[in-house]
Order: sequence, then structure tokens, then C-alpha cells
Amino acid sequence: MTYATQDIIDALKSTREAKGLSQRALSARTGVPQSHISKIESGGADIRLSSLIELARALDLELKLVPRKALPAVNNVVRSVGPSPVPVPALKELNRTLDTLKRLRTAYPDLSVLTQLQNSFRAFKNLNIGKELEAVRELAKPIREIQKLTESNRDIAKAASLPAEQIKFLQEAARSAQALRNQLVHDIPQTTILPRPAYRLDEDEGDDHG
Amino acid sequence: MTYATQDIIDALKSTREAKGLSQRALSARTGVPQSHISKIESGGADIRLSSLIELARALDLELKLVPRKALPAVNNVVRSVGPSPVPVPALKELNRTLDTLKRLRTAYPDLSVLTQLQNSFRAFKNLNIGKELEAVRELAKPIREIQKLTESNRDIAKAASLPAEQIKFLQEAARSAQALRNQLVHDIPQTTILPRPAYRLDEDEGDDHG
DNA sequence: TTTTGTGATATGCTAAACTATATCAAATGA
DNA sequence: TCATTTGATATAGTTTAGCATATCACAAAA
Repeated sequence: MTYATQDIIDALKSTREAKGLSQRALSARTGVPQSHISKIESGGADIRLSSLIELARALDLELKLVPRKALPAVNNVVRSVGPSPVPVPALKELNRTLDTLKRLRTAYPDLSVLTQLQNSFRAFKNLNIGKELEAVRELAKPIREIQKLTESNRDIAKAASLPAEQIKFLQEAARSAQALRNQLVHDIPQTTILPRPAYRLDEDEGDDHG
Repeated sequence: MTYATQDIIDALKSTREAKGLSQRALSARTGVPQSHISKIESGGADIRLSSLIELARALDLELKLVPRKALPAVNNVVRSVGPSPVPVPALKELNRTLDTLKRLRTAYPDLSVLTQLQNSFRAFKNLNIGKELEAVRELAKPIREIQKLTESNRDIAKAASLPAEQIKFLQEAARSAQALRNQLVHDIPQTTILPRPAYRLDEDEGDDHG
């Protein structure tokens, strides 16, 4: 790869990272194999135009041919848009949880609470959740635990239906997520609306788990 | 080729045409075969990134990844730069003559008058020669005739030197070109500075050619 | 009318993008 | 500390870009 393509490829990679996406996550969104994405980003492939556009669009980027004369002004415009207000670690958490929710919706198509949670987590990406990362992580826990349960318990996955108790936890998380959304939208200080303490699947009455 | 790449390829083609360049002329500038340029522009090839950048740069374009959010503003900036003030027919004439001058310079490396003419014709591209297209065509005639002479007369080409008479015509054209440049720079009305009537190689004393 | 230039298409060949799949070492998360 | 995720690399196969070269029909120029 030449220096000429380097700028474009670097822009692609840095945007992927800024959005908190791994190569595997981008692969899942575009169908381009992770190994090929790695090769592209490392400069080991002279990517085709259609592939470049596909990867760019998955990152909310558009390819544009700009008259050289207009390049400084265009760069200024692009710079003024600036990066996302949401910090990368928060974006990573959100992306992971959204991917998990997507898989759960595949396993349990009729669970509307999953759609509610998905909508909330998508909304979080456009809200300034920087300080609320811990809260988001708490919300994500029951989601991830249920995914683990689904993966390890073929009976549940096969029946495409969760035990009532798990659904209850998800509904509770959905309520907390909605409350957090409302708070972030109105920029209400976060001291009165918190999700419950850490959720654990193996938790039972009387046990002391700390 | 998909619709996605269509926009980029159309932009490339329309810019080439707006600059008054043929596919062969672009091929000469980049080394990409004319037949391949045709295939690319017709949508029959999914061009590689390095090739796209090479063709774009030959057309004074830069490739840019733009956040979708900034696209409207970027499009406005690009639009405000606008097209060249020089009309396409004039650009075509200029390009053809510049290509001819390039070949002549290869054949006669020591003729400084060719460099002077080249500089003038390059300058014309950035001046508003719209109304002076005829004048430019007149200037181009001796250049083209000499190219024909060079192609058909191996002795002259082999000796890498022109007969004194032809050099005289070129020098005259260079003087006229310089005068035209000065006039265009200062936007002086073109009624007092005109190149001489049409130049003809077969013209000899006493003949009446009109 | 003739000459020249143009974009499109063809053939045949080589190199490389792209894909599927697997695996590794290192980093990160729990 | 262990489990999970990550980016990089490998192999093997398929598809296609890119190139060289030639030629065509049509348009434009002279």
C-alpha cells in the first residue's frame, strides 16, 4: 500500500476505534471477514472501491472526491464536526451490549423487553453517558448473564423462551434504562435514579456473595 | 458496479470531461490504459483504492472520508468552489496543444521557445480565455504543423533540430502568446493585440493564399 | 469527403482482492 | 488467575482488477 491510500485507511481504522468497535464487530456489521479487515488496516491489501464504501458506511462515513482547491475548507468543516461526546470505553460497552441484545433477539424473537432495551442502549450512544458508564454496566449485567445462560442451556435456547424470573430481571433493567435515558435527556443529576445492585444468576437466599 | 460506487465514478468522469481531457489524455497522464479507463467509467470494473487515488489526483481531486453528519456542509463547500471559468472547448484546445508541445520538447529538447509556449498555454488555463478561443487556435496552428512535419520528416526529427524558418514561426507565436497573456491578466480588450493570420507550411513568396 | 480522435469492446495473461476457516500470542476483562 | 476478546497471520481456493495490444464504429475536425 502506498502513502496515498494510507490516509484513507488510517481514517477508516481510527473511526472504527473511536466508535468503540472491534474488527470482529465491524466484520459482523459488513460481512467482510475480520482477517481481511486486519489485512486492510495493516496496509496489506489494496482494497476495492465497493469494499471501501461498504466499510465506510458501516462507520457512518461517506467517500467524497474533493477538488484539491477546496480541501482546506473541507478539512475545516470535518474538523468542526468533531468526535463523539461519548467516550470510547462507554461506546465499547454499549456496542457489546447491543451485540448481545441482537443475539438474544434472534434466540427469543417474541420478547419485547429486548427491543425496549435495544432502543435504550442505542439512545445512550447519542447521550452524554460519560459519567454514567458504571450505571450502564450495571444495566448490561443481566443481559449478558442471560446470554450466557442461553449459550450453555440448550433446553432454554431450544424452547425459545426464558424462565419467568429472568424475564423479570430484564424488565427491571428496561425500566432502569428508561429512567436513565429520561435523566440524561433532561440532564438531571444522577443521584436519585440508580439501577439496583449487581445482578447474579447464582444468587440464592441466605448466601453471602459480597 | 453498485450504486454506491456510481457516485464516485461519475464524479471522476464528469471532472475529466469538465477539464477537457479525453480518456487517452488521462491515460497519458497516469499510465492507466485508455481501455481500462473506459471500463472503469462504464462501471465494468470495481477499481482499487490506489488506482482511484491516482486518477483523482491527475484531475486535481482528493479522496476524503467524510462523517455522514458533515456531508451537507462539505457538499456546500465543494459546490461553492464551482467549475473552472474556462469553457470546456477552450480547455480541450489548450490540452491538445500542451500535449503537442510536450511531444515537440521530447523531439527538440534544446528549443527554449517551446518551453515559453508551454508556459503561456498553461497560464491560459487559469485565465478567462473564453472569448479568445480563436486567438488561441491561431497560436496553436504553427505548433501543430511543426508536429506534423516532425512526424512525417524523419530527417528533421532525427537531427533533433528544426529549420530556421520554422523556429522563426514558433518565436513569433511565442511573442503573440505572451502578449495575449499580458492582455488577459490585465483584462485589456482584445482589439489591438492579435496574432498574425493563419500560418501555413506550404506558403511561399508570391503565392496568394488569402 | 477524408482524416483524426474518441469511447467501447475483445483476447489473453498475471497478480491480487476476497473468502472461509483456523490458530496464535497478547491484551483485556472478570 | 483464569476466561474471553483482540488483531495478526496462515492456507487454499475463487474471482476479478489491471495490463498489453488491437480493433471497431462513430463523432469531430479539417
